[in-house]
Amino acid sequence: MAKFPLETIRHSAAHVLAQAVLHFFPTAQLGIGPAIENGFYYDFDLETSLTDEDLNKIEQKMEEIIKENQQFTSYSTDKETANSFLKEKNQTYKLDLIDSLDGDSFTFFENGPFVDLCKGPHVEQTREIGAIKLLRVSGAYWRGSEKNPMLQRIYGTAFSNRKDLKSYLKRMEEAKKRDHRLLGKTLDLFSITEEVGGGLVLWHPKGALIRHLIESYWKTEHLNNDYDFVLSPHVGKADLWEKSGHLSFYEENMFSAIDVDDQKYYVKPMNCPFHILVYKNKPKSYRELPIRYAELGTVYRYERSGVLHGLLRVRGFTQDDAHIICTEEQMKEEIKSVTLFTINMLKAFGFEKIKFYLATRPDEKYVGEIAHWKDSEDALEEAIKSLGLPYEIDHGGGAFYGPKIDVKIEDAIGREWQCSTIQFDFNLPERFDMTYIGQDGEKHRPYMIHRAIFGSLERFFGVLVEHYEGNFPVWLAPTQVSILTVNEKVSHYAKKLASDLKQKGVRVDLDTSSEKIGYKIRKASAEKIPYMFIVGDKEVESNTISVRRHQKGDLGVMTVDQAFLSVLDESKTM
RNA sequence: GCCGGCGUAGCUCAGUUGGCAGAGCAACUGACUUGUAAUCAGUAGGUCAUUGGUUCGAUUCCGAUCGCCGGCUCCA
Repeated sequence: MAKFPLETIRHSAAHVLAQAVLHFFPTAQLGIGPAIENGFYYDFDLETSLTDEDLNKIEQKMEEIIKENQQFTSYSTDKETANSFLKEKNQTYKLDLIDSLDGDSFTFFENGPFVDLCKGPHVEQTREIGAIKLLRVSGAYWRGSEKNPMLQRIYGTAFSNRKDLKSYLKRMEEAKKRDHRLLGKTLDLFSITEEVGGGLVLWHPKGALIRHLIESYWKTEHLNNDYDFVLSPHVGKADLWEKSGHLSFYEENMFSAIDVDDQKYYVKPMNCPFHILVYKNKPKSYRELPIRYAELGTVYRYERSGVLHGLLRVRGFTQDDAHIICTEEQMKEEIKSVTLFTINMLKAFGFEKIKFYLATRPDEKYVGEIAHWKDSEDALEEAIKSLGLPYEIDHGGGAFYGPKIDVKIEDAIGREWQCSTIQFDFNLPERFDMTYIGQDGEKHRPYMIHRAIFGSLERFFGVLVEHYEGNFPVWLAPTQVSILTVNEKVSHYAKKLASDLKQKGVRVDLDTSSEKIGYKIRKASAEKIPYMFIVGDKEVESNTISVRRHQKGDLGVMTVDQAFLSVLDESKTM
C-alpha cells in the first residue's frame, strides 16, 4: 500500500521535472505542471526545441533528484510577496497565473533548490515518487488558447514502484497493437490515401463487408423499433443552410461552396435540415406523432489538418442519424425508448459497460425557453433513472440549442469512447417553423430529438476494431471459416464442404494451395479467421472435420454436422 | 492551423565521414504432396515523398512544399 495517492506522486514528479529542466535550461519559463489521467506534464517556454536526447538527460537528472531524497516543504505568502518573488525569478507565466487567482494567500512548495507556486499536496520526500518515465514532448498553447504563445510540454508518468511503471508501459505496448490504423492495414480493411485526401476513407472489400453487416443490423433494428427511413442528398442550396443557421454558426466546419447555375450549393455537414423538410412537406397532425426519421447520412466537415486521426477523426463520415419529432406528452417515453434502444444496440457489439452523461443548459448562450429546457432535462434524467442506469450530470455542458445525453462505452481494455448522443433541439424547429395541428385544431411546436447510436460508422468501426483487436465475432468476421487441406488429394472433399457452408450462408474461404498445413494455419491465424476446418485423408475417410478455433487452438475432430452447427450457432447476432 | 519528429520496394525496415540502392515477408514461376503458427529454389519489383539549391557527383547536406506520426486546439 503506497503512502500517497498516485495523483500526489505524479504532481510531485512534475515538480522534479521542472527542477531538472531548470538545471539544464536555467532561463526556462515555467507554465503549469499538473498530474493527469495516466501521468503528468509540465509546460516550458524554452529558446531551443527539446530533442529526445534532452529528454533522456532530463530523465536521468530526475532520477538523481529522486535519489537525493529532497524534502518537500511549503509556505504561504500574500499576493505582493508572491509577485515580487516571481518577478525576481522572471517567471512571467506564473505571474499571469497569480493575476487570475483570487485571494491573498499563495502557497509555494520547495524541494532542494526548486520553488514553485503550487497548492499541493506533495509527497514528503522525493524518494517517495518511486518510478518515473518521460514519454514525449509536444507543443501546447499557454492556457490552451491559440492566441497565446506555444510552450513545450513534456509528458511523463510516475508510479510508486518500478513494477507498476513497467506494467503500465507494457499495457501501452499492448494498446498499440490494437491501433485500428495498424490493424486496418494488416487485415486489409480500409485505407486513407493522400491521392484522395486526408480524412477521406476508402473501404476495402473486407472492411466494406463488415460495415455492410453493421448497417443491415442497424436497419433491421430500426424497422423493428418503428423508425421510418428517409434518404437525402449530399448537397443543398445556400439558402437552406442560411435558414438552418449553419452558415452563420458552422461555416468554418463546412466545405466551400460549389457553383451550380449561378447558385451556391454546400455539401452537407449535417442531415437535420433535410429531415425537417421531409417533415414539413405536408401539414402534420398530432395523430401522426411521434415521427422517427432515420438515415445513414454521409456528411462532410472541414477539420483542420492536424486533428485528423485514422477513422476516429475524418472529414467525410456517415452518421447513423435519426430525428424524433414528438409532442410534449410523448417526450418522456421517446427518450426512454431511445435510451434503451441505444443500450441494446451497443451491447450487440460487445459493449457491456456504458456510462451516461447528462449535459444541461449553458448559463449564458442558449436558445429556447427555460421551461422547455427544464422539461427536457427532466425527461432525460428521468429516462436514465427509470432504467436504473448510472449517470453523471455535466452542469451547463449542453449545446446552445438543447440539453443532451452523451453515452460513453468502455472497450476491452478499459478505455472510454464517446459514440452515441441524444440531444434536444430547440433551435431548428423554431428556425424552420415546424408545427403540428393539435387536438384543439391549433398549431403547436413539436419537440425534436436528434440522436445517433454509432455516432459515425467510421468512428464506431475504428473503436470496434480496437475493442476486438481485429478478432471480430463470428457474425461480423469477413471470412468466418477457412477450409485448409492437408494435401491436394482431399481438395474435392474440401470443395464440397465449402459449397455446403456457402449454401447455409456462411462466409467461407478455401485454401487448397500446395503449402504445408502449418503454413496455412499461420496464414489463417494472421487473418484472424474465427474457424479453421482442417481436412486430410483421415477426415475424408470418416466424413469428419478437424476444427481449430482462432485464439483457442485445436478443438479436435467433429462430425461435419457438429462442426457446421458450431459455426452457425456462433454466427447469430450477439 | 500551431509545436516537434518522420517520409527508402505492396508491407516491416537496413543503408554516417556525399561515390552505381539492400534484406525479410508478400507477389509471380517451378519443384515438393505435406497433419495443427513459416518447405526449397528462382523471377520481378524503387525518379530513395515532391521540388529548388550546394557539389565534379545528393537517398545522404541546406531550403520550400506535400503527407504521416505525437501533442495543442477542436470534435461524430
